[in-house]
Amino acid sequence: MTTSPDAPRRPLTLKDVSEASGVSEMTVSRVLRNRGDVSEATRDRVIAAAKELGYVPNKIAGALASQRVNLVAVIIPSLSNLVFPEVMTGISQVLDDTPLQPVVGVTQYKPEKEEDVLYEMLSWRPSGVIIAGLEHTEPARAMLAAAGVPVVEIMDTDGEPVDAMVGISHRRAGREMAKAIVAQGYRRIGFLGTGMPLDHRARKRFEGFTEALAKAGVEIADREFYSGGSALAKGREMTEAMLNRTPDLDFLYYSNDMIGAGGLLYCLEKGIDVPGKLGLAGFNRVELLDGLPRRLATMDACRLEIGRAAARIIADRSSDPEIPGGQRDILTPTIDPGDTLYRSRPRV
Amino acid sequence: MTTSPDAPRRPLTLKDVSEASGVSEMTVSRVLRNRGDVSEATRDRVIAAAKELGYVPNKIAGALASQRVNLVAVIIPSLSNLVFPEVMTGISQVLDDTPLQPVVGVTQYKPEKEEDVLYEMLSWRPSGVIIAGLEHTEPARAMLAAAGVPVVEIMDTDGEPVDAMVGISHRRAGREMAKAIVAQGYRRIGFLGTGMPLDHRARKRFEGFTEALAKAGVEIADREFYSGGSALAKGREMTEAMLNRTPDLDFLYYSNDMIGAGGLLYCLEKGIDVPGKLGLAGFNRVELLDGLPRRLATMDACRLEIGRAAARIIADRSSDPEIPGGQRDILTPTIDPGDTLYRSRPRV
DNA sequence: ATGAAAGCGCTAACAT
DNA sequence: ATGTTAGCGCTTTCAT
Repeated sequence: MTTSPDAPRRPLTLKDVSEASGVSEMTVSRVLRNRGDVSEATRDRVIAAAKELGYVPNKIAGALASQRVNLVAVIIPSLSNLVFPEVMTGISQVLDDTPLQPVVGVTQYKPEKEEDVLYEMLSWRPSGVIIAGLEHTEPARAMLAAAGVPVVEIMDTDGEPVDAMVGISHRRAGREMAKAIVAQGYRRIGFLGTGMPLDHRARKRFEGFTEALAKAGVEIADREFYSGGSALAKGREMTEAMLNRTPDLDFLYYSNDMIGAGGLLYCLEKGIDVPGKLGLAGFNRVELLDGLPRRLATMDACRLEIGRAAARIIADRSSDPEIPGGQRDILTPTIDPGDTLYRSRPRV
Repeated sequence: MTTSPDAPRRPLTLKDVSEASGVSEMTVSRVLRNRGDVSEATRDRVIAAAKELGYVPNKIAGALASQRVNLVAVIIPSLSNLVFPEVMTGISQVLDDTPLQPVVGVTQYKPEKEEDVLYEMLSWRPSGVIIAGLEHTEPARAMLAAAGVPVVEIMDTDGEPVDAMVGISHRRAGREMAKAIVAQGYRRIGFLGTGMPLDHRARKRFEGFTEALAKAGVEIADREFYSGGSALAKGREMTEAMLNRTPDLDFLYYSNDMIGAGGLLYCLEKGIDVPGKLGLAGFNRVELLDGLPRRLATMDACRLEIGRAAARIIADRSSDPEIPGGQRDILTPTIDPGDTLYRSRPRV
C-alpha cells in the first residue's frame, strides 16, 4: 500500500475502489466478501486496488444493509477477577473458528451498570449475548427476552434463565464442600468471604454450605467478610483475626482461592499444623497459585468449559436459526483436596 | 414496559415509536437524543411510548447517518496478564465521564493477529485507537496512520509512535533496576524471564538491564526463560534450577512479579537468607501479591496512569478536533525496594 | 417546536 | 460473470 502525497481525510468508500479498479461497486463488494462468482482477473484487479488505496470496509454500512452483525456481546462483572479472563479465553477459542467476534462489557457487579451496558450493546444489534449470572434488573431481563437473538446466561445455574444457561450450581458446590469437610471430622468451621452482597454466586455457595452443615448438625462457628484491597493480604489478616477470636476452629472455608492462599501462607508461617489441626479450603481453582508451598483444597468452577459451551450455543444457533433455544448445560465441579483437606493421606 | 402478547421478531424502529406516540420520527429521534427543542408534553409522550414498547435504538443506523461512533478501540496482547485489566480500569475511569466507550481486542502477542484485530476494529470506524506497544506490522502502522482518528500507543516509549504515545521507558526501567542492584554490592546476577520473543517490553527491560550492568563491569552470570504454566510454579522451578546450576549467584532479577514471587517463596522455604545472601527483584508491582511473607522488590509500571492518560488524549481530541496530535507522555516508574533489595536496613 | 426530504455506505434482489 | 435498483434505520438539513 502506497501513501498518496496528501492522505484524504475522508475515509475511502467502495466507490473509490470501484473507480480505481474500473469495476462496479457491486462487484467490488462481492470480491471483498468472497461472495458470488467473480472472475479471477477482476478479483485480482479489485484486490490490488483495495490494497493500493488502503481501503478498510465500513462495517456500519454493511451491517445496516445486510441486517447482520458478527458481534457477540459478552457481559461480565469484572476483568480483574481472574475468573472472567478465563471464561473469555474459552469464548474466544470457540468463536475464533467462526465469523463471530466477542465484545466485552464490564458491569462492576452493579445491576444498573449492567442494565446500561446491556442497552448499549443491544443497540449495536449483536448476533448473541453471553451474560454472567441469572440475576438482572427487570428491564434488563425484558431487554434480553426481547433481543431476538440467542442469550446465554453463564456461571450460575441456580435459577431460571431467560433463554439458555451454562454453568455450575453454586449452591451445590457449597453443599459438596461442606459434606467433604464434615466427612473429614471437622466440626468447628469458620467462613471467610467477600462482603459483596451483589455477588450472587458467592452468596449461593455460602447458603449451600450452611445448609449442608445444618443437615450434619453443624453450625458455622465464626465468619468474616472483607472488601477491597489485595486478596492475599486480606486473607492473611482475616485469618489472623478469626483465629485470635475463635482459637478452637478446626476448619476455614474461604469464598475464593486468593484469600484462601493468604490464609494458608499465614498458617504455614505460624507453624500451624495444616490440615492436622486446621483444615483449609477455597473456591475456584486458580492456576496462578500452583507454586504455593502447599496446595489449597479447592473446587474447579469449569470456567474455560463454561465459556466454550456458551460460545458453542451462540455459534450454532446463529448459523442455524432453526435450532431452538433454552439450552441448559449444568457442569459438575469437582473437589480438589489439594494438601489441606484430607487429614489422613493414603499410605504409600 | 409491558410485554405484548406475542413479541415481534422484528426489532422495533423509530417508526414504531413514532406511530405509537403520534409524533414524527424526527421528533422522536430528537427526544431520544436530547437534541433540539422539544416541548415537555411531546417529550413525555415519546419517552412513555418508547419505554412501553421496549424500544432500543439502532446505533448502526445512527452511526451511519451521523458519521459518528462513540467507540474507542483498545488493542492489547492479553487479558490474563493482570497488567492489562489495570490499564483498562484507567481507561474506563476516564471514558466513563464521556460519551465514549472502550471496546477491547486481544492479540495474544501475535503481530498478524494484531493486524486482523485492528482491521476489524477500524472497520467499525471508532473515534480513537489505544494500542499496546510501538511495534506493529507494516500494514498495521499504515492502517493506524490512515485511520483519521486519534491513535495512542501505550505502555512503551522506546520508539517512534504513529501519533501519540503514553508509557514508560522499559529500557530505562531495566537500567535503573540494574543500577540499584549494583549499588547494593550484588555482583553475581541471574536473570529469569519469559521466553516470549514478541514481548518487546520485556526484551527492552532486559537490554537496558544488561547495558547498565555492563557499564558497571558486571555481566549476567546466568539466565533462564520459561513459557506457559503457572507463573508462581515456574518461578519456583526456575529458581531452583538456576541456584543448583550456579550456586554462587547473589541476585535474581525476574521479568515479572509473579515468577519473582515463586522464587521468593522457594528461597524462604529453603531458608536462604534474603536479601543478605541473595537479593531478589521483579517488575510490575502486583497488588495481588501484597500478602506474601516478604515484599518482593519491584517497579511500578504506572498502568492505571497510562490508561487514564491515553483515554484523556482520545477524549480531548475527539471532542475538539482542533487539538493537534503527537502527544508524548513519558511516565517515570519508581523502584519499590520491598524487603528483598536493600541488604542493610535503616536501624530503628 | 415540529416536519419532510435526502442520503450515510453498503448489500439483497433482481436484471442482464 | 457483472451491473442496476432499492432500501437498511437513522440523522442532517432545510422548511414551516
